Amino acid sequence: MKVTINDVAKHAGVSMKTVSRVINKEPSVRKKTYDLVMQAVKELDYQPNTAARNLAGTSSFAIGLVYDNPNAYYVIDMQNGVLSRCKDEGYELVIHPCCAQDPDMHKEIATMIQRSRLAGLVLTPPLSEQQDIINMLDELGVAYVRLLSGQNEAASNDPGDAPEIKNNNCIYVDDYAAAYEITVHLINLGHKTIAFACGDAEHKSTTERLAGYQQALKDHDLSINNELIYEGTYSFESGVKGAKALLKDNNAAKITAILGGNDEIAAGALFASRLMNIAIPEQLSISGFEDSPFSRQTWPKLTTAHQANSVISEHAARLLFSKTRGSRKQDKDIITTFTPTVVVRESTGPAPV
Amino acid sequence: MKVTINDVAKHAGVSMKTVSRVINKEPSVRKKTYDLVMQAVKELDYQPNTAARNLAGTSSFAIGLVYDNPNAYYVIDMQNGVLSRCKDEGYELVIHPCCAQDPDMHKEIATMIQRSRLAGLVLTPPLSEQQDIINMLDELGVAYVRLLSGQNEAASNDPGDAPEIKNNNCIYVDDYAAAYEITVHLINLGHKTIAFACGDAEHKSTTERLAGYQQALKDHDLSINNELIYEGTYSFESGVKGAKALLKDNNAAKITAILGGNDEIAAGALFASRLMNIAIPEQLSISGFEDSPFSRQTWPKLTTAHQANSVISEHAARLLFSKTRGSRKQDKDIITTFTPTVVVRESTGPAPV
DNA sequence: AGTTAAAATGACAACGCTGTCAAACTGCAT
DNA sequence: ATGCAGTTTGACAGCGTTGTCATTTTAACT
Repeated sequence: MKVTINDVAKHAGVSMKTVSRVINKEPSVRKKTYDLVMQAVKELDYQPNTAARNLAGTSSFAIGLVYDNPNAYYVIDMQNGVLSRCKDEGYELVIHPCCAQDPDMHKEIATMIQRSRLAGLVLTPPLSEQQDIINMLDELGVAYVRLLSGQNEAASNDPGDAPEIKNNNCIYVDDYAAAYEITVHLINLGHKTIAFACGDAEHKSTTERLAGYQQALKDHDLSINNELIYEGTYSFESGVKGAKALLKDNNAAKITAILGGNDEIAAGALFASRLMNIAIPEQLSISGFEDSPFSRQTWPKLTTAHQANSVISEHAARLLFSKTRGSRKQDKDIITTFTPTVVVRESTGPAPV
Repeated sequence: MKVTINDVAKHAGVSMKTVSRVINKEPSVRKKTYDLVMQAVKELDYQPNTAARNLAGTSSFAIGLVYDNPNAYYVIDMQNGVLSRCKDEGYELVIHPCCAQDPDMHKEIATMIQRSRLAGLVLTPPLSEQQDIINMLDELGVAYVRLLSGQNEAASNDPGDAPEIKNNNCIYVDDYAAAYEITVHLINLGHKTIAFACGDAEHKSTTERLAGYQQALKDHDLSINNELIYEGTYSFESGVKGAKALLKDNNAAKITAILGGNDEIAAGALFASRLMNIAIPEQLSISGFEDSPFSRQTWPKLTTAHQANSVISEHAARLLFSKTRGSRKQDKDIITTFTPTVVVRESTGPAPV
């Protein structure tokens, strides 16, 4: 029933080590030997034992995905992207939802890494922004990839320095550019008083999106009014509250569009508008951010910035694998900066006259 | 840096095996020795090596969660429930999204089990209903728990037989009862022509929910009309289509309420009604099923049947752990049948006169 | 105190693989 | 042929636990 590497070795008439080499795609195995072993593997239906490989090897065949995000769609996309890569590489994925607030977070993660001897880690925001975690990871010498909001700064400065040394373990999502774009979309529709309902202040994505929004206004000679900025969290409830607060003295401010920090906020704003009998998009345009599935399930469907999370996370995993084991893969086809694109649906329209 | 069981043994002045016993909470360790070892563990900050435990032991310290479900909320809840249990038990979770359609599904799962030497498996619908997978699992002798739609049939028949032998590895969600209840809710509101938009026909939950709905009608002397039943899938789009189809000849049928197979279908129906300018709930009541977060984010908020997925999956894991290793835990506090409860929100109201 | 069963502990060999390093090949220039 | 560097292969010792079984200690009796 249970086939070991030894059985395969005997069957193929080679040593265990050679079988091991084939399994691990190590170089310096003659083609003929390779085929011989592969056939034996197939004939015996050999399944390498993960535990034994993990124990004998220098690191295990597992990577971790750490997140603290209430958005189920986001998390699932992240998981699936990483998972698809893991499947290809024959790795396992250890998922680790956690609470960024927890002061002992880095310890908890360290424990997980040591217990499972993880080969690497994918960090999603906001964990990817926490210095204590990064420090711990560096100390431990574990490979990791960070998903970050922003642009790759390494690209521009110090071109003399070996560029592959700096920030070579980050994947960027250019929220700034995306927010800029979506704001321009609104401006082009004739909107002049555009509000912004922020997500959690601690998240870098919030400041990036806000900055993009503000720059767009500036570039189009529209004034930046702090009263048009609502500071909230990335939640539906916050969207409801924010919209209510922003639209309270509507007559004074004449807000004709609200840019939500994410889709949930936008959905909340949509909900609030309905309570206040405001027609969308005739009287008010609302846009989201992220393009989670439910942005297509609201009424009207949300204009938003599409972010291919599963693709992004797949590239994160790809980047991570390029750093583990011997893997001398070229990083060539790894995209490290993603810019969400505007998806126009029904929640935005021409500014009312 | 790296502390092994041997270090702990020396530090505590006992043998490795004794430390191992303490770690694994095996009985027959004197309290005094136990404390001694635990202190050494703490002082040295010892982390048992998962790979070594997996290799040396008869099964690994990992269980699997297998699912094929497009609903991110559902999956996340399932993961979190199982995960919380895993944390307590010191197990790892291997998640395995897959495609139920795939004819080689059971082989793929078998491979996963053997590679990781999983201690057990939690199966969610519809995988939990597939006989080929169950057979494979039985053959392999792996512990598993199935999440099923329906009621525990073992409870009633053959009370003479040892009851713990039959169906002792299933957790039931009584969709029938829940659908009955929610239909009664509608009937009590005065609705007489209630439609039902089904989910995927292959899922047991669909037939259970449909049966509950029909029984409720019967018990209240309302006729069962097949034209009021739309056969679709568990998706938003299907909800849209279903509602359109059902309401097409509205005058003839006089449908005043639609029961959605799940929240997504209900949200779709909501969307369609808006397209057709039908006021909810004044002209038409719509109810969902499952109480996923977005049932609170629609307009109006959905009346639905609340299903505590994370609690359910936690109990599934609990049940699974009661079957693994030596664990002589009592099953006493494990609930094996859950009945979703009706949550009345704004999408249902009195039938129009 | 003396006997005996039961409980607690320890010695040691697996578990199935990979890292290390030495041995055996290969091809190519002498 | 002969030597030499480079490539391919193999022998063997771990990796850090747990299972088995033997041994020691404890408790519970005469």
